[in-house]
Amino acid sequence: MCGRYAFFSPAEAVKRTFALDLMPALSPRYNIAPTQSVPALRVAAEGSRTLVMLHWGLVPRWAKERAIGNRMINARSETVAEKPAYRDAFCHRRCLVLADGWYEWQAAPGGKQPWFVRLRDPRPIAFAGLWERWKDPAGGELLESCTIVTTEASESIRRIHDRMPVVLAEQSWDRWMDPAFSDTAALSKTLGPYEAKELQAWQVSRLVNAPKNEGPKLIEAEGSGTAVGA
DNA sequence: CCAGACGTTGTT
DNA sequence: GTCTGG
DNA sequence: CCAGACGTTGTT
DNA sequence: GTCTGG
Repeated sequence: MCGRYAFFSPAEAVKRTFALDLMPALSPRYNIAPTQSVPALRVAAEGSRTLVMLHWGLVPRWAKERAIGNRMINARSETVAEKPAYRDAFCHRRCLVLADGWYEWQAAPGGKQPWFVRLRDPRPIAFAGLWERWKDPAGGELLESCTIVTTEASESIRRIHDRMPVVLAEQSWDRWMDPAFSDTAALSKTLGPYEAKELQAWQVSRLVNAPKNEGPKLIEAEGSGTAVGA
């Protein structure tokens, strides 16, 4: 699945990769956690790609309080078109959640062992996302939030975990953002990097477990001979 | 009809 | 154990 | 996802 | 808002 990730590529590289007109400089992040504000791409009314900051944890329109979003951090691709919490967003509000890689935790003696997963050929990536607009019925506050779509893990990642985020290949970005696209079955394997040759993973420090920790040391390889061509 | 959930993951 | 917050 | 709190009253 | 369960 995807409950924690990193996004640290420089603004220039992100701007170029995603063909953005404007790209604000963002602090490099190595420990992005649910409830935080995360960078995402949307297609504006006139068709241009826009970078926006969205609250991670989709708050449905009918929610009475924003905390509902705390458990809406992921949406299963297999059921996203039908689930009441996501159905409407799936039909009308797609987005790309920008990242460089993500963390998976594996049960291990002495506690959870974190791994970092990214492309073997390192570059910024896009997770398939949905977004929603919510107005707090108590204070009237407006909030735009998002969730990350997940799928079954590819064979080689399954040694760590059985789910992973939907990583979209460049040629799939516009396809996903088009509401006419509804082939959820295709989300698992055919829209992006999925095979072992495209992904790699390695063990990292348990420092990443605490959301308050930050910095490039969180993705440094730790342990001996633990890297897998995931 | 009204009340209550609306989600995913992992573990047992 | 379970929920909330980051 | 993991970490950390989980409660009330009264006083400062 | 909409669906499920009682």
